[in-house]
Parts: sequence; C-alpha cells; structure tokens
Amino acid sequence: MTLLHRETTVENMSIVSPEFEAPKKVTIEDVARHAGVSVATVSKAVNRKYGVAKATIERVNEAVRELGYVPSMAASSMRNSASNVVGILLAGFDPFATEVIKGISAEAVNKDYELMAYSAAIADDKTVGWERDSLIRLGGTILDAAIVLTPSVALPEVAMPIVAIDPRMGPGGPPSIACDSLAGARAATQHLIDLGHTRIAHIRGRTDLTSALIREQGYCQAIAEAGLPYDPSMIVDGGYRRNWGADATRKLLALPEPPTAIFAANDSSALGVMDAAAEMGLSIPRDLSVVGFDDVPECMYATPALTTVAQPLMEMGAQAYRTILSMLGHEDVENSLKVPAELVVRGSTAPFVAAA
Amino acid sequence: MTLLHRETTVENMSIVSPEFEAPKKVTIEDVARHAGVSVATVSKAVNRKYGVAKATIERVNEAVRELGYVPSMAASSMRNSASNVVGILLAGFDPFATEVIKGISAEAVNKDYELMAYSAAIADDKTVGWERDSLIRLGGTILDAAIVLTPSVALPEVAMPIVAIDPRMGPGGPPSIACDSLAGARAATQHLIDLGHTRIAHIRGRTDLTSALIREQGYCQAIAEAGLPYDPSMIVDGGYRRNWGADATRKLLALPEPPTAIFAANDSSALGVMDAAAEMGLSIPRDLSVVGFDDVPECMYATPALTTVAQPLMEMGAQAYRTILSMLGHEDVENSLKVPAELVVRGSTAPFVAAA
DNA sequence: ATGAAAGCGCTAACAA
DNA sequence: TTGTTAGCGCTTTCAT
Repeated sequence: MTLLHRETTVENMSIVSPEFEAPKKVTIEDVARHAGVSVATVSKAVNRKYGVAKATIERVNEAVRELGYVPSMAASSMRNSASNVVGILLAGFDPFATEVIKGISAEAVNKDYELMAYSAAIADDKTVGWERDSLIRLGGTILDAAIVLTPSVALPEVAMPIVAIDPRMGPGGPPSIACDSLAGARAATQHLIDLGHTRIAHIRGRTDLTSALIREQGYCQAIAEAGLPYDPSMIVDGGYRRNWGADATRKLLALPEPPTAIFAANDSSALGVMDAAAEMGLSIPRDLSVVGFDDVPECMYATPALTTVAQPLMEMGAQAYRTILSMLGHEDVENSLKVPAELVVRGSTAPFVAAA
Repeated sequence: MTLLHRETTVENMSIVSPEFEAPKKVTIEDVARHAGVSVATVSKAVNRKYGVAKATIERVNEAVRELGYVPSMAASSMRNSASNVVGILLAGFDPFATEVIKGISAEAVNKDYELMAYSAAIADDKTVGWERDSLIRLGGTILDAAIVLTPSVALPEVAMPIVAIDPRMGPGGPPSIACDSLAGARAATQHLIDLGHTRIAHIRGRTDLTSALIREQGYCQAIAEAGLPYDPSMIVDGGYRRNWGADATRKLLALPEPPTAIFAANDSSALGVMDAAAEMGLSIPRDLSVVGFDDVPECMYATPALTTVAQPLMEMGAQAYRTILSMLGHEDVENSLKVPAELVVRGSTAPFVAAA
C-alpha cells in the first residue's frame, strides 16, 4: 500500500476549530410544535398521507421544510419493521468485496432500497464470528435484508432474508452464490502443467472457507491426473492475504527443490507471491510462473499482469441482490447458485525452461 | 454492464421456503431474566464493568453467551451518543467511490471504528441533496463521524465531525480533500496538443461540482495558451456519467467539423466516449484520441487502455480518514488539502494524422 | 451493588 | 381528522 504515502501538499493553512457547537437536532416534536399539531399527526403526514387533512399536510410539510427536518433512522427503524435498507456485510473493503459491491450496486439502481455496506471493526484476534454479530446487531432494525460476503461461521437465524456469497459449506444455510472453484482451480493448474512445469506449488486460501478447500482439491486432482508426484511440501497456507502469500512464497523458495510455478488460491496472495519474488530478485514469469484466482482489477496493475481465474464477481453480486429482492417479495428462490469461472492468461505465466 | 448478464447455472434445484419463522430476537430483557438480575445491571455489566459485582458479571456473561445476545445497534445508538461507526456517504458505488473507500479502509484497519458505506436510494429526479438527508438521518445516532464523497450542496450543521472529498466550492464548509484538477486538466489538454491535435473537445463533468468547473477551466487555459481558437461547440455536458459521455460523443462527432481528440472530465464519461466510438465503427486512437480523469481501475480494462489523469484516490481516502480521526480526538486539522494529479499516458491517445 | 423509572425519537393502536 | 397513550431496546440517574 505504498500508494498511501505519496506526498501531499497543504493548500490552505487555515486551521479549523474542532468544536462542533449547538447542532440543534430537529425532532418530530419540533415540527409538531411549529405546525401546531401533534407528533402523531406529523408522523402520519410525513409517511402515508391518508387520514390527514390536506391542509394539515401542507402545514406540516412547510414546517418540515423550514426546520430542515429529516426523520432519524435509528428511531424510526426501531419502531418500524421496515427500514428499506439492504445491508452488505463484509470483513473489509478488499478488492474482492468492492467488486461484488459494484455488481450489487449496479443491480440496485432505481430500486426502492438503499444500500449499506458495513465492515465490522475486526480486532486481529477475533477474525471469526463478525458476520454473526453484525447480522444481529443491525438485523431487524436497521436492515431489512442482508448479503453476507464469505461468511465462515453458521449464520444465526434472524428475522430477515439473507443471502451468502462464497460461504463456508454446510447444509441448511441461507441461499448462496458461489463460482465453480473446482473447475477453475483445475484449469489454473492444468495451464501450468501444459506450460511444462512439474514442480507446481499451491498457496492455500482461508481454510475455513469451502471455496478454498475446493480450490486445493482442484489443484490436487489436476496434479494427480497429470501423473505428477504429490508433494505435501508444495502446499502451504496463504489465508487469502497478500502478506501471507509473500511469507508462503519465501518458505517455498527456500526449499531444497523450489517450485517453478505457483498457483495461489486468490489474487491477493498471488500478488504477495509477486512481492516476495521481486524482493528476492526473481523475474516473473522467467524464473517463476504465478496464477491467481478471482480476477480483481489489481491483476492488471501488476507487472507483469497476473494470469488468473476470473470469477464473475459483479455478476455474483447482481445475482445476490436479485435473490434478496425475490425473498423480500416472498418468492421462492434457488438454494444455491453456481456461476462459471474462467482462466484468463496474462503475463505472469510462461513455459518452463531449465534453470540457467 | 454486459457483465451482469452472463449465463448462470443452477447447481441445486432445491427450493427454499421464503418464510422466516420465529426469529426470537434476544433482548436485554431476556438476558436479565435468564441471569436473574435487572436490565440495568445487564447493561452495566455488558458495557463498563464498574459498579457491578464480579460474580454478577460472570452470570450475565454466561447468559449472554447462552442466549447469543448482541445489543441492538438501533436501540443503543439512540440512547447513546457514541456508536463507534464512521460513515462514508456516497451517491453510489461507482469506481471512483470504491477506490476512495479502499483507501479509507486500508487506513482504518485496526482502528477502533467500524466503517459503514451508505448509498442513498437516489431517485432519478432528486440526485441532489442526498448528502444532506443522509447526514441528518444517520448523524448523531448511527454515526459518530462522516466522510462525504463529492457533495454538491452545502452540508448541514450536524453534531459530528465531517470531511468532504472533492466537494463543491464555497467557503466555510467542512475540511475537504481534493486533487489539483487545474494542473491535471491542463496536462491532459497539453498532451493532446503536443500530439498535434487542433480540434480538441471537452466533455464537462457535473456542473455542480467545483472539480468539474476547474477541469473545464484548465482545458480552456491550455487551448488558449496554445493559440488554438476557442470553439464553444467543442464543449458539451457529460455529467461524469458513462452513458452521458456516449451521448455527448455522438453529438460531437455529428458536428460539421468533428474533433479529433476528446478530453473527458472523468473516466466514466471517457469510457462512454469509447462506447460511442466503437458503436460508430471508429478506431481509438487512430480515428479519435481520448483522455479521461481519475484513473479508476476500469481504465486498464478498456481496449485500448485509457490515457488519463491519475488522482490518488486511495491516498485521498486515507487522508480523509486521518482527518476524521483527528477531529474525533479534538485536534486541529487543515481546512483544505490538495493532492497532486498526474498524467498517465496509455493507449487511447496518438498523434494526429489527417483523415484518410 | 443493584433495581425502578424516565426517556431517546418515532409509530401504531385506540380514543375523542 | 386529530390527539392520547403505549411502547421498540437500551442507558442512565437516583433510590434502595
């Protein structure tokens, strides 16, 4: 994240006072007083306009405008069942999550729901279970429904529709959307095999996610079918994270017989592979071929561009939103949707040549 | 957004019932009853643990665990002043917004605040004023502070720290972060001039945003300084939006003397230019050179890759978050920060050659 | 150390 | 058509 440390110049040196004086929050009561009616009448006038005299509505609206009144979400959603907000629950705004969000958002345009992407402040110790807490904390009141990204624990029963994207396995969960990780991982590994590599390593994903397990399985299948020997030292943990991917790579390359190609379970860790390679003076793809998984935009920014397995992230987000809408409308929905994954060959892979 | 319509296959045809039965939401009262204490005691025990007997805390915690209790955010934030949530208010999850969010998020890791990105459901008619409403609706209760993206109206006085990114002009607003649009726009236009173009069009941004106005100004300056004639028909509206950019392009190319190069005020509209060009059978950059502004990831996906002016979006987000944190800590902050913009030449621009 | 009670801003019965 | 009365789930004096 060196991007975050570019120089910046202060344009205007004037200092602003940190005091936030009298913010006079306008409540429904103020409006009622101003309009000379009761709070209940204001509430009715502001929401559904039936059962209120035309003239009264006028007067209330005027008071609302004059005072700049906007109903407090916390209060109304507590009393109300509906908040008209669909939540997107995630562990952090990483490239994967933001792509999915774009897809959800594109689908949500001109629908009646607002979107709220919520990222729990995840202490390093408790990286698990955040989905559960967020769901309960926001559910029922602030949210009418939720799309949960890569949940790794069983989701609690809550009083609203839920859809999971790339969830952990287990039967009986909420409807879910995932891509065909097995085929994708096989294609990635096969690509490396086709290039003539025989020492192909795999950097695992988060072991609490089915998708990661399946990708490992796809890797193993391809290796086995090609008649290549199974070498446990070629499989290391990467946790779907960039720096873990770099660590794993250092470990791998320190082996007596290091791999000539690496298939990482996602792009972030594949980018980590490239970090480590660069740091060790290795050239990609000449000295090492790398394949990722997901196809987040960052793949194109890497040098060379990262060969990866494309997951239709935006499409998955859009699907999730459509499913949520169906559930909100009490329609039946498919329990589990699988979308295709596709190998995208770019510059980070090359035919194997014996070391100089 | 053709991406959103890829084929998908149903993996599991089992249908899930849309009924969400008895979700037994666990309230503080349930915990109190279960633990044999009062709700007040539970509240104290759960929050600050002073004034409560050790044994009682134990008992309460056990009840919490057994029942799976999580405090409702709506309720507690209504009664409380602090919610520990920093909001990001935006008009939609477009590429610009998501890049900024990534920057904020990277900076927010391991801080004590949760992040909540909120996108109002913007009816097509009322695309203005959403920031005001969102701010008031969520402020004070659900949010402790807010970062507002490209607000175009004066932000209301609210009882919490606010930072604006790329806001409309006007004195006396909240602290703001923006890039040097003037220099960026001049560089973009100059690049086109250097390539030999003389009929250079400009597609405006949102006219309610200072940044857009300044970019237009930069364009005009560069044109004037090069001694090129000023032609008002070469400047059209694009609203920072992709389809508007396409519309503008059709208009431009239908002119008796169409431009040979276009500088669009942002990448989305520049991508729209490419859409329109493709649709009309024009080759970029052979028949038409295009420059954008922002450098969102999508630039790299375009064919050819889009020449653009890079705004350090992630850096701007990070800055905004740092500023918010300072304000939350009652420190003084700079009123207005300007970060540099930088021309990035890629494949969508080429030297001018007389038409075949 | 604990509990009773008031109330945050709002909506939904029910009365008037 | 309007106002009165209860709360939603939680925190917080203020008694006990």
